[in-house]
Amino acid sequence: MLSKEDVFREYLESKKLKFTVERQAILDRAFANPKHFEADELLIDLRQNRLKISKATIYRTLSLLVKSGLLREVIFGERHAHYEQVYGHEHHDHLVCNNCGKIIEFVEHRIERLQEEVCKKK
Amino acid sequence: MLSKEDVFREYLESKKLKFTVERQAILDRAFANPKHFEADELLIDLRQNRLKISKATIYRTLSLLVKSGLLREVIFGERHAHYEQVYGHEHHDHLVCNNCGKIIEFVEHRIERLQEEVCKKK
DNA sequence: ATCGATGCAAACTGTTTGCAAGCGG
DNA sequence: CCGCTTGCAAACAGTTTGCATCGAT
Repeated sequence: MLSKEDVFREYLESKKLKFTVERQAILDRAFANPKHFEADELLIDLRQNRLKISKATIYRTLSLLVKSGLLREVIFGERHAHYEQVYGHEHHDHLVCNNCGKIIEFVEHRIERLQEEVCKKK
Repeated sequence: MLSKEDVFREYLESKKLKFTVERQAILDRAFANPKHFEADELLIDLRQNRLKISKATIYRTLSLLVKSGLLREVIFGERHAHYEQVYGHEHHDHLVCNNCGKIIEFVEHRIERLQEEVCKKK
């Protein structure tokens, strides 16, 4: 199976884009922690690892990671984006607490099956 | 059964707020069209009906309508809010086309049941 | 050497807020 | 009349973009 790096490299190559140290660092940190994250949190995480990458580059790279299929953008009733890993993770749903905003992930195969069914029908 | 106006009036009264002509107009137009809408679309709709209400008032009133339970805020992978009517509408899910962004609403009772089940369990 | 990539700051979009003036109960 | 409400413009947050410079192949 292809590693995350391989997938990203292939995507970049197919678009004639470059695999830079900044892109590598962002890929690494985006997958270093299993939960959801926002662009700002990733920036802080990078700083804590002594990597100074500008916000603009983070946004540009996250967008590439989404296009390559490695990350997904999810929005939880807030106005800014959260990202979550696709690579190595099953499709799932989220439960968002109306009081504290806490997010619980769950996989319910019966719901998955019905979702597929509705999608096909429409 | 209480009308939308009654529900809104009661909510406002309970919070010692006033039922102004602006709030009435926004309530009317928010329910004049059955599909989802954004704040800007509502502004245009109001202008077309010769009602000049500022954006600030629209946002402030939409927030009250959500708190009163008449509208729900939904976000479809975009960074800005869409609103949909709760009053007189069953709980449902949305299918968003990845290509054109078109939104299809559907009610699937088996999914509703499983959603309830998961919510209780967590 | 050529193009794409980066950092910076400015631009942008949707939304919120402070304030002075207006109006509903 | 008192206090909530309004409109305006400025403030905000998250994100995007233009541009000069840098760097990978």
